[in-house]
Amino acid sequence: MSHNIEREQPIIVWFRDDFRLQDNPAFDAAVKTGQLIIPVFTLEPKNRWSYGEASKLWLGATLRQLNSDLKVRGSYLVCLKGEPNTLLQFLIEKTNARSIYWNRRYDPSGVSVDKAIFSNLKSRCDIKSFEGRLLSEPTTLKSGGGTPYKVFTPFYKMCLKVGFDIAVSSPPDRIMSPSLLNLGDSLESILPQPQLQWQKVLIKQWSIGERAALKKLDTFISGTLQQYSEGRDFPGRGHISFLSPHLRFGEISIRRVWYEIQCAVELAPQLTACAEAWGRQLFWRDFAYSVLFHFPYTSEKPLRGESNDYLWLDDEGGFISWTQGKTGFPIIDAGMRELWATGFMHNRVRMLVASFLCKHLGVHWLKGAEWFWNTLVDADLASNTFGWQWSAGCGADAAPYFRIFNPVTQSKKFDPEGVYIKRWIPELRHLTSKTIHEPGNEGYMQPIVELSVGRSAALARYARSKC
DNA sequence: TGAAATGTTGGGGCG
DNA sequence: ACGCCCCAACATTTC
Repeated sequence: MSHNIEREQPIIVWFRDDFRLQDNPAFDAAVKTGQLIIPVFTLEPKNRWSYGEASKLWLGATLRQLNSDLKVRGSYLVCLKGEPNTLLQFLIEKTNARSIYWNRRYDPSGVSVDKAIFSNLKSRCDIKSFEGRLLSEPTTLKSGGGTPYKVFTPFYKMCLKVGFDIAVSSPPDRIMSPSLLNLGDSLESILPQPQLQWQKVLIKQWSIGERAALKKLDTFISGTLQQYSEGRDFPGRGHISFLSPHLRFGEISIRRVWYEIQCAVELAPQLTACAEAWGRQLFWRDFAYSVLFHFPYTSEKPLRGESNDYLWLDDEGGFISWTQGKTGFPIIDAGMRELWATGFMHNRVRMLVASFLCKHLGVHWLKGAEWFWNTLVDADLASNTFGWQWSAGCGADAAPYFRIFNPVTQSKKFDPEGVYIKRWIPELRHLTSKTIHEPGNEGYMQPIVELSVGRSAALARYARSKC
């Protein structure tokens, strides 16, 4: 029967940071054809921004979950290590596949790999790419002048004006795949289970995978969302979604997130303000992707070229203290310890520690970006690059002045009772909310820099770089 | 999605 | 009762 012959030409669905079976355009499209499906993951060779250490832990866990979600539906995940170009070619030959479906990616290395594969294999098979990662589409969205956006608000407004499809799909009960292929490597061999103590401690704090992500979204929207506008800037309160790692690995679709917000607001109009505030944050992620896609050099160099000659210091000792959460500034140290212990840091505190490293210590933003890259479970090249350049003052939507956060002032403002500080710095738990924000408390390490000295030195370097 | 300097105001202490 | 000073609490300006 011709039907069988068609089914013997399966579709490869290549999963790349979209590790979900629901609201996954490439996977949905493949299912819809009725053909056999070969779900594939490739661990690509190390490059400048391949998965960081903490991300790798999450990656292993989410792939195990995806594989088990596939297995209960009669399928399985083929895991391969190496050059995807070679691996996909090998798979095509072995399986007689005639199609490859994937969701687009937008980072410089991913884009160039995908381009090469497309031109290499397009004559031999049908390659289809889908939009599954963002709310907006960087390849088409341009400002009025036809140039990519560099300022958030007009970008945001245009996104809302253009709009986007919200297709909500649920995964099929059965996924038809070729009988077990015995191709590739075992997941355990390419991404082993956590061995080291810090890995175990870190990963134990998270529920990983698509089901956990959907549940977390539900819990947030039906509970914490109503406190978001008020509470989002207070790291001690936890009035945030904690969805970032799930979004980074595509365990949940951003469009599903958007859809659920709209539903919630329809049912409970009093949530409108909070929903808008949170939705706006989601578009910062889109904006970061747009900037990285249109200015791929920004993962290494400032978006704004005039900052190239800024004089960074080589304060290795200061950098080490910063990474260890031993700067002597409670709010900074609390943030860095949260990061080390959990692979996460509240966004307000990310801004503070980044400003402190780049401004008060004068350390290059790339050093900070690399540290975050290896320690954050939500490390995402677009957001990480964007955030660090924003903090360093050389990125998109930078302030018209040289912004230097005062860690003590900010601490008093956003952690008034010292709840966050006490959570991560047990040594300071006996202090009152009056004194806890200050450096130099008895029994705590001396500050590694005098704020006013670091500040004026940063301003002086800034002034010199401008003339 | 600042901070610090500067300006303004208003209440309380006090002669 | 009044003016004067001090200073905290805001508000505005500048970088």
